Amino acid sequence: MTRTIPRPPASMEDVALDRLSGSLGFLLRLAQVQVFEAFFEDLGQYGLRPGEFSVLYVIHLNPGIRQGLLAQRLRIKRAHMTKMIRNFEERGLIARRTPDDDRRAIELRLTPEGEGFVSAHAEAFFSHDARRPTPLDPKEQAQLFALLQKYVGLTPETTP
Amino acid sequence: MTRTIPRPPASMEDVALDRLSGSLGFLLRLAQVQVFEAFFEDLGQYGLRPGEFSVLYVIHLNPGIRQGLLAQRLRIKRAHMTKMIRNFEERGLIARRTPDDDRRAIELRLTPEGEGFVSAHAEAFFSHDARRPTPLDPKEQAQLFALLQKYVGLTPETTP
DNA sequence: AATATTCTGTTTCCCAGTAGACAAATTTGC
DNA sequence: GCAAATTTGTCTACTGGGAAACAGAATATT
Repeated sequence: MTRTIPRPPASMEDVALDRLSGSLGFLLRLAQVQVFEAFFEDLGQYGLRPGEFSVLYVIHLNPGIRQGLLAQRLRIKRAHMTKMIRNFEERGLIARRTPDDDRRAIELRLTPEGEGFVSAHAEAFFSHDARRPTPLDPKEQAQLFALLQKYVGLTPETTP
Repeated sequence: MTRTIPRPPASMEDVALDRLSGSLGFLLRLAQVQVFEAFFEDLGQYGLRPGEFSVLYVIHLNPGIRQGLLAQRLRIKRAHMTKMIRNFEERGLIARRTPDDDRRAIELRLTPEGEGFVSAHAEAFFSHDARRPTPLDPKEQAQLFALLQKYVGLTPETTP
């Protein structure tokens, strides 16, 4: 034997990950960080945040949706949703209304300003992925989408 | 026309997402939350955290690795890594040492206790994915791994 | 009808993680 | 050899997000 003491890795490529690179959670985290960085590099200048836009967009699509249901669907905790919604309200982007038949609930709608925000940024937001060069070719990218959608239970409903 | 005012969605399945379900960032986030929850449901009882274990495991694989390189590889910010490392040190899991040839750097190694921690939890950690039933069949799961690895630039090196 | 249970959103308190400035050590350019 | 630029880790201050306890309203139980 020539050398029993391993030299510490000197560059990122030398760092051994072994079984970690087979951990789904680890891979998802790396991927998300990567996407996140690309997103800000591309759209951060407009003050656009992915979570923020998603919430407004879903309210746009589902006017009158209740806060809790929105949180459930986007997997945001209710406590956190309260803060986001308050912030949107302060910025004049959404309107809250308590329906008469259930005075616990709060129905959400976009104000005209909110609709303006969404329509102003929707195209940039949704075309971001496509604009971004990735190591995957189009076919692989489509596969990745399909697999993730299936994994999270969002397999697009065949219209009944 | 019968009704122009859409009824607000009443259950999660009714919530329209439209183009959002084609957003890579959104899908990755949903998937990560899902994996995270499954992980804690399964291993939270042992006080095991995914990020924490990953750091210790990579130090185990790369004894003497410097803090910054570790942060770079795991995409953790240096400032945050400082806190994690200090915490590990306080718990007696790692030892820090400044090499003579570069007195800025800090080399990290697991203590015997640290090695004990890693070997005690490695099997549970890495077999977690496999134990967990997912909506994907084994073939799809393998595809998902391969695509994610390629996406994040971790395509397993063919030994040269 | 009175009580208990559940549902909905909120509040308070906490922790993980980040940004940015910083000090010390090192490398580079002259 | 020395000043300037870069690297490495740390500090302070801040933000996003979560857990748990809470209050008011609705529903179930009796």
